[in-house]
Amino acid sequence: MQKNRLSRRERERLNQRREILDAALFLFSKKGYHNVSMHEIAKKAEFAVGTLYKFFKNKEDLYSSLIVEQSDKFHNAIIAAVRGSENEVEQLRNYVRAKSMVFRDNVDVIRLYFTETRGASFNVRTGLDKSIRQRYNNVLLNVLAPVFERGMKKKLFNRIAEPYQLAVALDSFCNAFLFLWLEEPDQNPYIEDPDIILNILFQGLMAS
Amino acid sequence: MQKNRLSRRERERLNQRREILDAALFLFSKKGYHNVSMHEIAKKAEFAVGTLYKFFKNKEDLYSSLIVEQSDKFHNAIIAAVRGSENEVEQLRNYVRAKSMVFRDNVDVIRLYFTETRGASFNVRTGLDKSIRQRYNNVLLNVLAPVFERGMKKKLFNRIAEPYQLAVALDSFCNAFLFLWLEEPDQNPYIEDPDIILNILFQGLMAS
DNA sequence: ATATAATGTGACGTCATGTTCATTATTGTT
DNA sequence: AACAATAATGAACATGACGTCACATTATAT
Repeated sequence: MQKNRLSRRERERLNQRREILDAALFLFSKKGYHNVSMHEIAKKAEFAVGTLYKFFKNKEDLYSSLIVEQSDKFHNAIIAAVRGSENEVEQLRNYVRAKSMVFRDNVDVIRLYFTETRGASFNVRTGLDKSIRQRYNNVLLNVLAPVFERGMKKKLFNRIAEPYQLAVALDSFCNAFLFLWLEEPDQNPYIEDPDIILNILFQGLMAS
Repeated sequence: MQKNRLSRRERERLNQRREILDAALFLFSKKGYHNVSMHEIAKKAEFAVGTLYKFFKNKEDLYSSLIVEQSDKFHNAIIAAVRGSENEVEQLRNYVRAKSMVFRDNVDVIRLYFTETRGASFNVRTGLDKSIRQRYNNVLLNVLAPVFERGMKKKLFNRIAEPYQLAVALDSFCNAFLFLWLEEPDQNPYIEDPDIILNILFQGLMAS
């Protein structure tokens, strides 16, 4: 009886795949796609170049796999966090908290991730960026927007904009604040309390 | 008496420089830095490759010049718009309007611009991205934040967050909304009325 | 112990691209 | 018109990267 369905060999291969991806992630996030060669990745992962091609069709395939894998990890963490409460206000807090943690714990990857989702990256043709953006848009549309929607139905929230727009707005300035911290950690502290961000949404600016 | 201090020769050279940059902009914004060769730029600009090197030290210098020039153009347009009114609410509206127009009229460049300011671009070492981000941060810090500051002093605005934070917030969801339009123009209309964006800030979400 | 299959290796072919520089063309001056 | 100075040209070069494949090494089965 084995722990899972995979043979020892298969598990080993999976491990190797992981090690390659780890090495690639380290290098890509530090130097960017075009400034990292397959030889460099091979060396860092302690494999021969040829071996990489046993795992990935080519450089772009390796890169795509990396990005998609990491993105899914982030998205799932955020989705799980929101699901962790029944109360809409608390769900928003969980959202902000989860996002903050993802940023804090994956600084290097986050930089890489944003290269793909913001701005035309190197691979305009491949459509990788489109694909990732679409995946994330689903998170906003199917997870975050419904929170606003339900909150409005329950009369917890005012309908100051459409739920989807609010989802976009909240997400965007989460990113903005976290970016400040990411780029200048000394001047912009890591935000522990999600309400610091949420208050901008919760309280209106205008004096009545 | 000549129109300006420049000789005919100098003006011609400046024109040629512009034509090279225009060609480069067209290609870079469509295909990204690494997928455009100097030969390609030369051909599009109707010059020989060697000529490009009379104007720019190398490919990266050409690219930097392009980005810096365009960024300054955008920043100046936005600064001028804010200065166009005395009233703080109107200044915010002008800010949003100016930003929207910049996006609308420079779709291709904007994509390129965000590649540089968001995420680790190809040239992590060169510091171009840092430099541009810093320039823009100055706009937020010295132009937009003071609007919030003054509005608070005049009791027009509630102090729901620090002026700088509000500047970041407003800017980030301007970007977010404009990006929606930029990526999926059919599903997300171009926002003519700045208040659609500003209302999120002006009215609090929470039902009291 | 031997044979066979599976896996790993890295030198090398091929190709693309940034940059140079000897040559050619253009412009300005006497 | 002749000459000098300046500018433009593009073939050639140097570099470096991707991806292959014939061979070496390791694992498995008999």
